[in-house]
Parts: sequence; C-alpha cells; structure tokens
Amino acid sequence: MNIKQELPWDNPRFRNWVAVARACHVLERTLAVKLAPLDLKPAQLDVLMNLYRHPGMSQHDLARKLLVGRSNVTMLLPQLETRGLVRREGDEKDKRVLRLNLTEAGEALLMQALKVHMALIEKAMSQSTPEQCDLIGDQMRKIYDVLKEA
Amino acid sequence: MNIKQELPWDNPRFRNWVAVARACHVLERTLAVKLAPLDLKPAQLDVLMNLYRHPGMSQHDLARKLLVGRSNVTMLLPQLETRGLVRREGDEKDKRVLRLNLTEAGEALLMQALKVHMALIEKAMSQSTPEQCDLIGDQMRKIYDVLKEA
DNA sequence: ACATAATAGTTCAAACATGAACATTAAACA
DNA sequence: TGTTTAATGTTCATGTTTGAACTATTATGT
Repeated sequence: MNIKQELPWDNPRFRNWVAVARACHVLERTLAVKLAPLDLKPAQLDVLMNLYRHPGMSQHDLARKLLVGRSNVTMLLPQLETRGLVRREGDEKDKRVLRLNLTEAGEALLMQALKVHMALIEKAMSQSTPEQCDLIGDQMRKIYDVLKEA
Repeated sequence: MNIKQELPWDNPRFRNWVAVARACHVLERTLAVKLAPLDLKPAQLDVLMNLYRHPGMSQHDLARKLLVGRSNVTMLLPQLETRGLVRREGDEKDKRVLRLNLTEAGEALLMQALKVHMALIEKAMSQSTPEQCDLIGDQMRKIYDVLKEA
C-alpha cells in the first residue's frame, strides 16, 4: 500500500532534536581536542568532576552518575589511580564497596581541565540570553526525567 | 596560592549544558534499546537517514554529515550492503568515489526505524511547547555553527 | 607533459564501551 | 542459625571508533 507516513524531517520536534544531538556531538569532539594537552579524555574528566562533587562515592554510584556500565568504571579507574589522580580504598563496614576520592594532584588537574571545559561551554552558549539558557536546561532536565523511568 | 576560580557548578551555562549532554546520552541509549528488535544500531540508522535525504552521496560526504571519520564509514557500510539495505556503485566520472543509495529494503527498514525514533523524540519533547522547542533548535544550531569553525 | 598536491577510500592496530558470567560479601527471611 | 537472594566489583569476549599509513585517482602548477 505504501501509505506514506509523515516524514520526520517535516516535524519540528524531530528537526530540533537532531540539532541538539549534533551540537552535543561536536562539543564533545571539540572538548576531546582541547583536553588532549592535559592527557585527559572527556570520560576521565567526567570521573574527576563527579569525584570532586561526591567524595567517597562508590564505583556503582559513579557508574550510575555517568550513565555507564559498572565494568566501564572498572576499566576507567586504574588509569587514573596509576597516575595518582584518584585514591581507591575499601569501605570498612561493607567490604564489597570501594570508596573513591581525588588526590591533591587529581584536584589540581581537574581545575586545569575545568578551565578548558568552562571556556568551551561559555563560547558555545554565549549566543543565548540567561533566560534562554535556563529554559534549555529546564527542558533538558525534563527530557532526562521522562526517559529515565522508561 | 590556590586562588579558587569560580566553580563551574555555580555557573548556569555550565549546569545547563550538563543537562543537555545528559539528555542526549540517555536518549541515544534508549534509542539503541528500542531499535534492537530491528537489528539496527543508532549509527546505522543515521546512515540510512542521510542516504534517504541525500541519494547518491559519497562516503566522504557521509562521513562529514555524520561528524565521523572516513574509516568509520568504511567499516559501517559493508554490514548494510551485505544486508541488502544499501547499494554502492562507483562514479563514472571520478573513479575514486563510491555513490551510495538505499535499496527498496533499506528504505522500508528506514521507515520502520523512523517510527521508533519519531515516537521516542515525541515522548521526550512532548513537555515543550512548539515555541520552546523551536528556541532550543535555534540555539543548538547556533552552537553547532560556532564550534564548527573553531 | 610532468611533477607535485590533494582527494576518496581502505586497512590495520590500538583505545574504548558493552554485557554476560563470575567471585565475594551483605541482607532477607524461614 | 542456615539458606536464599541481592549487591559490588572484576574479567573476558565482542563490537565500535579512531587515527595513521597506504593505494589509487584526479587537480594543480610549472
């Protein structure tokens, strides 16, 4: 029968979401380039950021924050630990969990990396008024909530 | 000296961008799950979408559209070609380039996948008014443009 | 025309993410 | 208590993405 459905490209929601995805993609890519001098990948920066904000968190919690599998965290951490950026020590009460903390060096490197990240985001979002920027953030948080329980 | 820079988490632009990245991540993840029954990955869907909109495009152009390396396209296409979804034929005038086209089957599968994709985006963005949605799209296109030339 | 540059696509090794299966430890509960 | 169930982290095999080196073809410049 070949009943033509409405093509997505005519749908504003679709087109606009594609724009979101593309912007995300290119910003992530640019960030990777700008972080290269610090020998840090975006994924590693995400780890450092989360440990700074949530000292002593477990690997499991970290994985959930990063929207990533536990095994991924297991693979990610030894690199940072070897470089002396992260400290990993067993919890006393629950011998299953490992508590994660930034070292001095880790915090120092994080501050360096945050300057880079911050500058990039400033540049990207400098076109938006504060109100527009907040609106975007609010909508995105709603999207996250809607999809999280799905 | 330890002069504390303004922490990014106090900066609206930073917090709001983090929300964008998280929403993107979770939507991509959800899409992968919903596409699994069609035996299609998000990256493959991106290929089909681009070939539908730009029939006869070259692998190089496709790579640029996808914001991805050329070698990635080289690795991606044979899977789709073997499944009979994509046709690849050499250009007559320039023997270097391969022209890409969807087959009937490719187009049919694309339509299936688009329903899934469309439904997901509708669900995600159903919280936004058309005006908010357009504003988001406009801002994101600006971000893309700003970062593209950097 | 000839040498040089640039372009399209491929190959390959390395980095990365993922999910399933596993070991260890803790919690629930009978 | 003793058994079952759940949670944490690791291992491993698989599939993906990447960038550098390579081949083949076309454009450029002298």
